[in-house]
Amino acid sequence: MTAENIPRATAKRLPIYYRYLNILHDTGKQRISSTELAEAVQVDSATIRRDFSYFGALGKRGYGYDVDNLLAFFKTILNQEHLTNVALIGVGNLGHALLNFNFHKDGNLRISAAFDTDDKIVNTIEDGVPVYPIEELSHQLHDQQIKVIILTVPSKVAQSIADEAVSGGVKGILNFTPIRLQVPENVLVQNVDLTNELQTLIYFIENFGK
Amino acid sequence: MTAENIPRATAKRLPIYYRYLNILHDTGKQRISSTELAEAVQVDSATIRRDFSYFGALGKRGYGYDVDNLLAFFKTILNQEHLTNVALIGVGNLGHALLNFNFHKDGNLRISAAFDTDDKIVNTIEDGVPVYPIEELSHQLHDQQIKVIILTVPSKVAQSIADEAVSGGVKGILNFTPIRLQVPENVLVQNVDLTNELQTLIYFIENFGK
DNA sequence: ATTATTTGTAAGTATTATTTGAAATATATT
DNA sequence: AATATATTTCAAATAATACTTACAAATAAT
Repeated sequence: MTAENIPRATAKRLPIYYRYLNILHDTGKQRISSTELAEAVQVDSATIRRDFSYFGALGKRGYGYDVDNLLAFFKTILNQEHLTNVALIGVGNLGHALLNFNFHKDGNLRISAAFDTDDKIVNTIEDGVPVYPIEELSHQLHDQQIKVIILTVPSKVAQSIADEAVSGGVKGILNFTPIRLQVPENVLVQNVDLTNELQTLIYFIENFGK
Repeated sequence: MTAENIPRATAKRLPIYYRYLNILHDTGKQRISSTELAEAVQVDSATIRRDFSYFGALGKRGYGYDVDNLLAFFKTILNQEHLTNVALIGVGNLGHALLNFNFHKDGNLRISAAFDTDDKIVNTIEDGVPVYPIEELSHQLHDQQIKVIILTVPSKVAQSIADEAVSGGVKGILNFTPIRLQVPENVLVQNVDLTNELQTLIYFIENFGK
């Protein structure tokens, strides 16, 4: 059912919808129209209807969408009924910040293991997460069945650590390093390149701002 | 010259090219072909040539692109000859990590001011950056001519602080909160939504991974 | 002079977004 | 109750955007 053939662009919007539906649910709202939703999540209402309709007819004409129904549906689609464990590799400044980041709040995610080379933190608990020595990476990922990692290591070692993670069975990498990682084609990399984001922003402001 | 009509998708790739050109320059490489570049930045070589050609004929047939020429060109395009100051609002965990983040390394960017409500850090220097009380936000942004902010505040106050920043003359916001900010149409928001990225990654792994 | 390389761009394909209107439902009116 | 009007989804058609393929033209290397 969770179609193979929904557009990439749609898939990327699903978590946004999901989050806002949770908020609606919490405020006790029963129903929502695509127009209302559009304003909140800033996606055109027609795009929303198109997106939803890839999964069948979820709404009622003249009524809108039932919040709880929709929420339950997305919960399944986005695998939110069960907890997904991810690992964080590289407990530096950014790594620490992410350990504290409350992924669990509106996604059923949690960082269940961290890895680093620093003897001062290896084999301790940092922000509630056990830190393993990097040597155990591949082995631990395999044991703990972790399929997704957050990569916050120095650029120089990014590729070699990614390689090791992949050999440990990882299928997805949230990559905070500026390196464009080379991975097998069944592994997905999502780049979060902060310098890049800022430069793009500035470029658009300089060239398209009036 | 810096065309109005280049595709959005192209503009987003410019910083990626720029960064890699810097690396090439540092290693002393004189020339580069689109094919070689393609492998490094993981963008199809034809796409690269197409992207470059929006800015004129930057390469030489049978030769490739001169690294230094190209670098100088992109430096202008991306406004990297002069330093761009940005402000960071919300010096929590993530905020601190970003203050330490070396934007300056491969972008000519720096965080020159930070804002927070916490009396313990207000009017001190954190990680080399002065922290101002949030009350001075609009006024300081205006005085320091800061056009871009990084927003790392709690969700509840995100919109109101964004409003204030906009009234202080801000034109671009790198938004780390999950809130979809409402801003005037001449203001650009770039969302960095970490929960979102992770959920999307997991969605793709679950549904498209073999 | 010949061959190999490499750009630049046109044409074709694919993906994504927008517009439009019919069908279904809800709400208001008589 | 019955009818009319407004709302809203869903799907099809269209438009816009982005990517890929292919190759002629230019240059470099031999």
